[in-house]
Amino acid sequence: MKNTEKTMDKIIALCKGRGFVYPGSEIYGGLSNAWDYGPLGAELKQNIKRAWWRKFVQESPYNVGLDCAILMNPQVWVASGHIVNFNDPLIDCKECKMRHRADQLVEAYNLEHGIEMNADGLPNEVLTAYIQEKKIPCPGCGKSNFTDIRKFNMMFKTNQGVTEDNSTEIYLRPETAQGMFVNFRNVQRTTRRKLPFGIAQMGKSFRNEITPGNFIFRIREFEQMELEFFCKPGTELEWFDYWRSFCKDWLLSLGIKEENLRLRDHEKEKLSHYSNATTDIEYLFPFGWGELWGVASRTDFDLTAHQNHSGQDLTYYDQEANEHYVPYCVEPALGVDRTLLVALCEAYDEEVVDAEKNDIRVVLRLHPALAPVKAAILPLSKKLGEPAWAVYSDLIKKFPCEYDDTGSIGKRYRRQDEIGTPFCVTCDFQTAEDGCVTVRERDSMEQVRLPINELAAYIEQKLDF
RNA sequence: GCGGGCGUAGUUUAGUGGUAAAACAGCAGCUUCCCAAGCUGCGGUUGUGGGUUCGAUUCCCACCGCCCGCUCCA
Repeated sequence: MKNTEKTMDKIIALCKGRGFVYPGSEIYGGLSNAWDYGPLGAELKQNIKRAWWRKFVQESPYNVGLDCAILMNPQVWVASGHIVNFNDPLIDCKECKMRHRADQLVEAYNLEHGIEMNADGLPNEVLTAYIQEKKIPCPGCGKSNFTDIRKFNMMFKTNQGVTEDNSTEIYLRPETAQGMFVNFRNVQRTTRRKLPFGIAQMGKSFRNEITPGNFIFRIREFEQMELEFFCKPGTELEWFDYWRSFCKDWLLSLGIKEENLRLRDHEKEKLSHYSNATTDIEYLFPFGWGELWGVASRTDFDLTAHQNHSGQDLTYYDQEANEHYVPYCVEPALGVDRTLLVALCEAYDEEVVDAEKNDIRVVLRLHPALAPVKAAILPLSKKLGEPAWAVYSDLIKKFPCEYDDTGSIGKRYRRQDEIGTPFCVTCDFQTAEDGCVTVRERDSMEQVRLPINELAAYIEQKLDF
């Protein structure tokens, strides 16, 4: 009996084999951690983004959309703290090969020996000298024999300007959020929004992760769907709860099972410096629980930082209360690629058709709204090509369809099951006489006979959430 | 970046110091016609680049990539 367990290996194999995701730059031997979306993956990704945009922007009474440049004034990253905080001073133990953060080694040592000193942000030379002077031991092996400190800047750098001496070093954004903060005033003024309101954006971000991996779970070039929701100080925890459950409900509506989701609150002590509450919405991947959606209450940290650094007034004038204040912000940040991976992991299913013959049907039980192909048109015989092609030509104007007349009908059903097509439409020899086709539904395997002119509407009504 | 393992058709694997094989998938044709049919045919510069050798896919080196650990993760 074959193992029908859901594993990453199987999901990755399906992605490569059917054209959801390919290894990046494959003909040149690939590029570490780069993946390309194939024809089906591109559709799936667009469907996910469209669903999010509709739910969080177009249908939202609160939120508006934004689409910022990836390249921003470098001062943005100074103000946001990325230039400081994305530079981690890392050292390796030459004896046991463990890697540590130099500042954390020093802090741990000081704590243990009752020495008061702030190691945060110290220059590397000072840290190195201090570690050598105190012979601070490696937590792994107890010896004190480290490499020099190496800085790992998590931001991708590039240059703006064509000549070297004339060019400015700039960064690819490591998150989309800062675009919303620096445009806060523009958006508020032009949309005449009153608090509370949110600004949402999706787009690419880039982070030089030290340890990427798990297929498209952690990649260096990724796409985010972020919302910055601004509200009156003091109301932020209510809105934090509101958006947290709103986000979870959205995932459930995509067909993610409740038992595969959990909310993990960050402990008070471990919260980032800018946050007074953070919850990760985690998903149970085949490789274990992983963060999918970070929901953070960021206080007024970001707007205040930009206000201070730019010298521009980023307060909001509250007409009712007749006062100016910097709004508080709640940020639900979600990765598109991770959501796509969740959709695939959730949908992947192997159904035992005949245990004795070792016959297994692979089915991608994607929500019809997410499925890359909505319907496949399958003539029972190649002789039925003409009427079947007419049906296909009609449907393709409404939603993505495939036409397939290769191989047996059973084989064609299975091909569609594997890519998650919710409906298969067959034309048989009766079609010419009664103008009807048979629609087979992927999950229930039920068949309905329908007049051709009712077909599009029948399928379309099931493509929504 | 470190340690370990790996890299042969789209996939899973076989095999050999003398110029590669099977199954499945794919395509074309015949046949069948509602859930993996069958038959016939087609398709490969053994990850990349060097080295050793008369000759390497097989041995050696470097690089690239993948997997598993470790460090890190706004």
